[in-house]
Amino acid sequence: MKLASWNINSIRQRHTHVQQWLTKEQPDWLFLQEIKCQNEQFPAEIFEEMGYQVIVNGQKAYNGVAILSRHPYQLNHTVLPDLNEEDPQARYLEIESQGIILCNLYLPNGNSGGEEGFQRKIHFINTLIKRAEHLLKNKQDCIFAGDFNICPTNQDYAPQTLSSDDALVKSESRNGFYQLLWLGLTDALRAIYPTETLYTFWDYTRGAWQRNAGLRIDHALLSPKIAERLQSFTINKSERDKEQPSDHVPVIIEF
DNA sequence: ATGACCGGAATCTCCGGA
Repeated sequence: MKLASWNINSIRQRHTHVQQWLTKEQPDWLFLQEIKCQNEQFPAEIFEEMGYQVIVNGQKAYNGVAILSRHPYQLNHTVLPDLNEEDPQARYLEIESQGIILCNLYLPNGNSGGEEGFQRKIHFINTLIKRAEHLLKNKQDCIFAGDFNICPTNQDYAPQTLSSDDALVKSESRNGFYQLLWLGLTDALRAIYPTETLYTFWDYTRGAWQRNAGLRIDHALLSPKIAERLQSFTINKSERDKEQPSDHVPVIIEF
């Protein structure tokens, strides 16, 4: 099986990139984040014509997640269960397909909105930990993948790209990521590449791509049985070199 | 010391992104 995740930074700007990439890679599932449109604005037809079912959880202007699936599925959640927010943003999409619970994530960045904005990120992570705990307790095969907006260690961001109090590297954010690992989930990239410096995002500004001033913030966390079956982790860096790219590139796991 | 580069929405400039 092949599962990919890609923060696309507007599906309307980059549906052709996705179409061409799908033709080449043919994943079983593609998780998209930051689609930046409402459900009815998502160009579903072009992907349906390619044999994908399209599940969209969008909102106006910002955020928004979607899953493209080659297989039948059951929709589980469009809001992270127990996330007690009055007006939850479109940052979560959970389905079951081929016997696996597939959770597509777009965590809050946490740098805007002051302390309140940061606490919303921490609340999201804590609620995610509870969801993972629940699924693992029930012995469910599951995958949590997407844009976590967390650099787990200092190796996961290029020197001088972020300050030590940035929400992507703050210990509260990282501790949440570590707690997911301590529950028994496997960081798929580190299972394959324990020590290499690898990034999945390069800022549009400051020549970040040319200087390789990147971040590793797009992750895939696997439940134990899936982790045992893990065969590869691929970062499609070449997408960052294309015309009008997203600032994130696709990441792919095979198992 | 500061801005840079994007997309979206609502204007003739802003906010969020990471």
